[in-house]
Amino acid sequence: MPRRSGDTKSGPPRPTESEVAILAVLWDRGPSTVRQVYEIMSERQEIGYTTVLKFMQIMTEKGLLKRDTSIRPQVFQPSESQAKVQGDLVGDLLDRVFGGSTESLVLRALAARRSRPDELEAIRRYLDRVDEVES
Amino acid sequence: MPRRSGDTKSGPPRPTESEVAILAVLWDRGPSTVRQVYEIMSERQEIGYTTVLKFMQIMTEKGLLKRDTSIRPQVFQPSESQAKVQGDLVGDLLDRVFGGSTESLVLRALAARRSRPDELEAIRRYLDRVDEVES
DNA sequence: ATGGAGATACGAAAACTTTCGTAAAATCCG
DNA sequence: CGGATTTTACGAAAGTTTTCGTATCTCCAT
Repeated sequence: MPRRSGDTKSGPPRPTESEVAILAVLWDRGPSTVRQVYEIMSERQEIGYTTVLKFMQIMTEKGLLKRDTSIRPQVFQPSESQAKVQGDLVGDLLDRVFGGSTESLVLRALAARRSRPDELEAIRRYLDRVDEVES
Repeated sequence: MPRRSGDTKSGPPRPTESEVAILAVLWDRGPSTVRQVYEIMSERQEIGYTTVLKFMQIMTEKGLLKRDTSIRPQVFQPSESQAKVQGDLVGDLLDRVFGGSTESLVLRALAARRSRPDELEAIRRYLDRVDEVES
């Protein structure tokens, strides 16, 4: 029985690394054709058009993307929200790499890059909101 | 040209998912023999002893682990610190999934799991320290 | 209508990861 | 010592992901 690690819950499977790269483009651009995704991706990495196409076809089969086949170059879009996918992936990292400790993950993230003061401020405000809700 | 994604900088490559699982055991237990790692891992998942052994051999080749061959069951340990590996992995996720925005990663992480008040407090204190350093 | 350009489907090779069987080497113990 | 047990090395199969060639289909410009 083949089994992925984060594969208990229902819904589409966790996207692979390449699949995430495609989702990132769609999150950025909104619904797009294969060619549009290809144009963006080929700026950053050498990749063939049919490779991108194949990925998007596989992702559609897996339920990661939806497509509108009624129009001519077909238009693809993510079937789950960016927030959902980001949450799944960060939750996965949390469990596998940080032993479930949100604190250590957040501290590492803050240490990994220098954040702007306004970002830090936004995080503070979020912490305050969490406190209110929990109290 | 075969190429991993996070493969610009030097040092050992980014560990695969199974390799991370082994690192997690070593982080938890400290330097260990194959059998010790196997005992822990087989509690959580069905896996063969030689499978664990093979992983640890591959990881040693890749530079992810060091081993002491002078003693009899050989003892393995991570060659890089937990903090380093965690930082690399969270930085990788940050770039690939959050467009480099630490803020959105942190907010998603906080939303993904309910944290205890003392964890939130620790994060606040960290934010304060960052502010001091930057001012 | 038709020929060519772009779009789509399909299959399979290549690359990478995971798994373990088998056998050789080392160690232990009676 | 000598057999049993554990450890280590090795190779390869199985599973998964990535890559692209080739063939077919669709559309539109002439």
